[in-house]
Amino acid sequence: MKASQLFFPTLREVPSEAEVISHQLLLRAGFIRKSSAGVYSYLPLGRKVLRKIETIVREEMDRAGGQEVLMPIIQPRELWERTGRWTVYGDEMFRLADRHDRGFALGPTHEEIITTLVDGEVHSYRDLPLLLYQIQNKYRDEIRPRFGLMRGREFIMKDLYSFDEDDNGLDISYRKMYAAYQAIFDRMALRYRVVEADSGAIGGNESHEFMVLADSGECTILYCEACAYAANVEKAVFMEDESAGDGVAMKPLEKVATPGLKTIQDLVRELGIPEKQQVKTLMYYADGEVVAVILRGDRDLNEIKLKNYLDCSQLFMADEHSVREQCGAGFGSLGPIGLAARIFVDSEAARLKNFSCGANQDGFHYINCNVGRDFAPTAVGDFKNAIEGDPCPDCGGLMRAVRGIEVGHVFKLGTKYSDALQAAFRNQEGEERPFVMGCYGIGVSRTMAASVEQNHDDDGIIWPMPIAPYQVIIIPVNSQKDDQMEAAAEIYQQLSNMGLEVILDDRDERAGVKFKDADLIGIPVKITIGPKALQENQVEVKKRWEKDVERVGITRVADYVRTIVQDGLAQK
RNA sequence: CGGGGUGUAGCGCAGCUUGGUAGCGCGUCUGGUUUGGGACCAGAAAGUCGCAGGUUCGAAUCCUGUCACCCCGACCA
Repeated sequence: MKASQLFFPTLREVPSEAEVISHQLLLRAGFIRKSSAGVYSYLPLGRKVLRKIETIVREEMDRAGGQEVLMPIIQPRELWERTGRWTVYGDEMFRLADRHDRGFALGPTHEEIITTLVDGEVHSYRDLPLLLYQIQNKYRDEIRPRFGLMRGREFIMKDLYSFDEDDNGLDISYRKMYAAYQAIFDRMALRYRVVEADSGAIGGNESHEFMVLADSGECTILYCEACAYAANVEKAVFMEDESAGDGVAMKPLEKVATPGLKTIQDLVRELGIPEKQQVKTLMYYADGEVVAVILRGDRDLNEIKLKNYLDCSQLFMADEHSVREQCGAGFGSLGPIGLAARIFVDSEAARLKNFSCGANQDGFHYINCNVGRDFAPTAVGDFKNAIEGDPCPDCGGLMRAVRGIEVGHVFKLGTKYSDALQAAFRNQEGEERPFVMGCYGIGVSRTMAASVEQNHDDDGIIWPMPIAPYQVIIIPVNSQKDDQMEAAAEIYQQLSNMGLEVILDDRDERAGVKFKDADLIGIPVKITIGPKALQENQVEVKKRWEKDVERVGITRVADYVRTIVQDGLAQK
């Protein structure tokens, strides 16, 4: 491709709307342009990268036994009502009506469609397992689209669905997909980590996320330094000290005046009570009911864990006004004693002896409070976030926290959708059984952004060879010198004949402009053709990820560059 | 949705407090000189100042409404 013909509008300055590096660079390098919030056009270079990612995904899905299909984006309301998700999915679903006022959704995911499709055509265990996938736009009306391609409202996703006879079959399909995902992200040279995950709105039990490690990631991951444990903070647990508080004598409950003291830190400072000897009381609305959650003073609530425990669909913090109505005191003076609401106590807080808490009266706290003696919890469970430094639940080793971008997610769905949609087959005994399903997603467009987050420097993007839009760029330093242009054209022809993807920067620009653009768009190998080296029948070869420039004889440069490209494609 | 912020030429911004002929840098176009890390000189084009009302002799500037976009929180590939 000649650069003079290639549509890649680069920007010298950073568009003010872009905050994270991948967004800035993809805009500046001319890979994407925004249409509206969270909705983008992909320009030629961006499209090429997407295709490369899609190709790797396809190859691995096919290798794992998947078959590609393409399902509708426009999906009928009726189907979503049968699984209850027309309401459950809420405002996040784009909805529309046709001229007859029939309801439709723009597909945010495809469980309903695929389950119905398979149910219609597959009736026997002999046809299982069946693994179907597609690569297609998904639509989610995110509350807040942000970070360019990282959280869009329209994005490209690969979604595969597995249909098996039983749990055993699902385990096999799940393991296949898990391995295929590792192969995919390995091939794209991403630094990632697989973590245990909460399954969220999609449903099901076992679930893992594939997290690309990057500071700009929206997820927090906890992993053990000593063993293989790693989990999304939403799901992460730690080894608690089961014997904490054992043998400590309970002291008499005492109410103390604490005028103006509202926070945990206030009590630490003014009364010298350590954080870990206090509890915090949080009031939440769970599907309309007010509930109280008790945590140790140094812990934060994990809303996902609470939501799962309560099995509710809506969970949000109560406002101060209704808290006051319920408890007789405002934030900062709440406590479990005398509360009418159901009280859920975190396991760690439940083991505390003689802790302090609010007295449900402004300006007063209790000290020497004890669970059981002073109030009866509705239930004790794990409702807290694990944090860096907590002991690993598997081995007790130290856990670390890092940020990650979720690029893949695998779920065991079980029979959630096949039950709801009555999708079933006949087993060997002639009995009707619901399909046992799994679903497996990869954010294709997000993966492109994640790769940039991990692979860039001050000058621009550094594409890994397997997903680079072009592998080589040839820069004649002076486009008006015939000898340079002829040498460039010759090398271009040789490399193209070898099947490499090459840009020839034939533009009548100064060398500096060409170098800057080449670095910005991140082409892995750069061949510079300048007067000095050319006199000695040499050209310069530079790898985007290295500092040094090599001189190579003009007759062997094509073979030399081919080796670099092949090495880049081969390495994991 | 709550909180914060921004809308002025393709991009980045100034002007707004204190109303009076719309500016700067980059980019674009023309001509010339240049040609190894975003060149120089000369000239040119390009903006209903997000939109709609209002106040005023006069509004980018003041007031009201509205839309869009960005950032921080709850969601997820």
